[in-house]
Amino acid sequence: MVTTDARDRLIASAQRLFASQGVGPTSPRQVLEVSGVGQGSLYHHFPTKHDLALAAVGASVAEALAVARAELDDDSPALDRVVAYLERPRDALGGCTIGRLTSDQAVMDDDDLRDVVTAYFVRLVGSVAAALRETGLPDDAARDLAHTAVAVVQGGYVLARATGDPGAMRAAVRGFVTLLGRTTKEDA
Amino acid sequence: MVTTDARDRLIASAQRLFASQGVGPTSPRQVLEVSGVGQGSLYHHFPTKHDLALAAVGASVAEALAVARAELDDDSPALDRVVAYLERPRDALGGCTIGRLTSDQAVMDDDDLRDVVTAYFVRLVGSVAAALRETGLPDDAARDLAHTAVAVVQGGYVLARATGDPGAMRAAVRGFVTLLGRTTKEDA
DNA sequence: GTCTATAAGACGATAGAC
DNA sequence: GTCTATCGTCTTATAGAC
Repeated sequence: MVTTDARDRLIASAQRLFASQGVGPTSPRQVLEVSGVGQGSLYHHFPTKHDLALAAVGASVAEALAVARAELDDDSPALDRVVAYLERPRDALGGCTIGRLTSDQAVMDDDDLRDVVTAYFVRLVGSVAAALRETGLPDDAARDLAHTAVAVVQGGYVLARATGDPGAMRAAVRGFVTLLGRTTKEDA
Repeated sequence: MVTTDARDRLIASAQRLFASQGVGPTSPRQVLEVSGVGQGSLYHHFPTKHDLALAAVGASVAEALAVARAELDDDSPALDRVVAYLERPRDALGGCTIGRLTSDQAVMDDDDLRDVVTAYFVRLVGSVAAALRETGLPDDAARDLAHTAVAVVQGGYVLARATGDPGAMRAAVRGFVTLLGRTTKEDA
């Protein structure tokens, strides 16, 4: 691409605003102010706020899933990949770009947006579960533990934001990884 | 109290609306419609939305903390109390009344409201950590694991809401409790 | 495709009668 | 203490010139 056109700038601006203040509280007006495009251009590319939100949330989900899969699907030992996913440095005080959408009423009330969020978490948990099965865990246990791993990260964001302390997320992950390491060692 | 006066009805209505759609998206207008009081009465008791939010959020936090402490501070074995906290039946699809406030911009931008949310989680994690120390865990490990336990519950809410499946939260808790039980057994 | 101008209604908050 | 009426601003969205 040779130019960053109005459409791309609108999506990028919406993604940033959604990440920092949520979808509901973000007005189309703010998006066009930040992006620098005119009023009419926004409504030319995205007739309603729904259309803009779908494009921006879809882009954010695709990016987040690509990052997670790069960690979870490579060729290092399976447990190492899960631990790498858990311990990846995160903007704990900013919250999860996708996870925060689950308490954004504007998202949950919109069938299309909610489906995008659902797909993200179903795939994320699926990737973690696949890695855990490689370690020799039975299917049921791998599935449960994959839910736990993703929940620890999401809950870590909540704790960090609530207390204003990024260390709260690291503590939650540390507690889980320690338990995980112990169990795996005794199985070996 | 012999009567349920306007003030109490306003707080109760605000609590219900905040729980279902968040603080930011709830308008004072909605609160007075649901509560049945008049426009002027609301602004007589609560001059600004901030005042109403502080009263309602404060009440919700006090209730939630009382419930958690009833489980975590009784006289049964310490690990049983932590497991009881983890496994308590929850409205998984509704989300945590308090946890959801951490991604509510109207709350996080208000120093007083944010402090109330902070205090809730600091005390909750503190109560879980105290119970875990009773099991003989060193202070550091107890603190980390308390963060993990609370994160599993909060993340469980996120997963359940995201996937539309209350079973997602139960899976996350089950995975964690299984690890916890194993570790404790081998320590005994 | 992009712009300015503006519509119709909800927002938080206030005024002033009762 | 409670009411109705209203203010000024912001919202999502549309109209119509260029």
